[in-house]
Amino acid sequence: MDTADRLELTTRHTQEAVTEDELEALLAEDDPSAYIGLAPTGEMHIGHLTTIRKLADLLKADIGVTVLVADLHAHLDDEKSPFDLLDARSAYYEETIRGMIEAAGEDPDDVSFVRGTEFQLNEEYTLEMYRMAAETTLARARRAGSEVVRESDSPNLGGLLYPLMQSLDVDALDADIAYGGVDQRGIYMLAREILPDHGGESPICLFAPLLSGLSGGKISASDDASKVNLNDSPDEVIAKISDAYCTMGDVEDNGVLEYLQYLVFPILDEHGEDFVVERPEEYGGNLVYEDYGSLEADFVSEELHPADLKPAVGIAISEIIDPIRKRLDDQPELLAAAYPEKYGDR
RNA sequence: CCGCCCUUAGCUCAGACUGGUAGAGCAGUCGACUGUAGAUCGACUUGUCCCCCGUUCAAAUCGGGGAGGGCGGACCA
Repeated sequence: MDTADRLELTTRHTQEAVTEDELEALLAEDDPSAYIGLAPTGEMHIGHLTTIRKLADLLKADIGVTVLVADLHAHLDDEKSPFDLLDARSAYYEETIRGMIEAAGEDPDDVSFVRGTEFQLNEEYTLEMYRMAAETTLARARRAGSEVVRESDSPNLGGLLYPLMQSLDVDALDADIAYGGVDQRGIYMLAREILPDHGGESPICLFAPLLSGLSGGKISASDDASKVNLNDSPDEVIAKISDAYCTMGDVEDNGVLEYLQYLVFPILDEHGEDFVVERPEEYGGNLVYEDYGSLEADFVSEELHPADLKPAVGIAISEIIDPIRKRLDDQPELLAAAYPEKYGDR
């Protein structure tokens, strides 16, 4: 595969590369590596799926992929995960991520999984973290993590250490590329800035877009209606899409369209299939789309009505999460252990 | 170690001084209107009032004790 093809595979469906020139230069070499870190906090949802599916592209582009299950980070960020649930949640995250990679057509065994506590406690790492703490202002650390770390009137120290550690992770895992959702941008820009002073190199950054929430704004971990969960039943998925904010002709904040753009069409494309919208004869009959662009054009021109679109998207999304849903349903002990207050004692 | 403040609906908080078993906004649910959702109207729902003990006919409210959270002071050989 030539560099141009690898670059295309690597950047398709992403929001930004910092910088694209650096990425292209990297891909001209052998054995580039990428990593993504996920803190095992709340349940994984469809937004994670768009981000993780990208890893399949990276593998196809011959990039080594490491997934960091950042257990310490999950606790450091305002104790989002209680300390004694870190193992259970890490296990759940890893298994779910494996399912996503497999569903994307790649072998999860080609990805190396690492947990934060495996290396973040060693002497070298810890010492460098202290040195960073000495050199970084409160304001800088807070700004770096502002999109990721929970906001509070009385913030904990952990949330400030968080971006420093994440910067060190890039170096500790020897990653050329730091990959994640664009919410991670602030942290990786800090990493690019300070890592060279701490024995590392500025990572190339690759950012996935974040899906809008189905209620209109951002996806909210605490608002179930704002997102499709990976273990939602087909009926629940269809109901959530049906209830989604989706203004006729308006692309802004439109989670339904984003699901199509970032999930449905990329997947149909791989299978060589079209997207069919069933529409009653009185409104003009069925519609068939080969690509997202033509669907969006029809939506913007109001030829395609949300009420016709939604059921088709609901079914498509339900099918997309089906393999992951099955995996979770087959291992109920994973969720029961990770979220005992919700799934325990079943 | 000392002092002060906070803890009431899913969330943010009012009510406490002047005891009579609770309210607002937001969220949520349901209708109306749209061929979806939203917006807008209309209706509705929601509570161990942090815990324990005491005073009282009666305690979210008063007294005592405790827990959790926040802020400040002091100590600084």
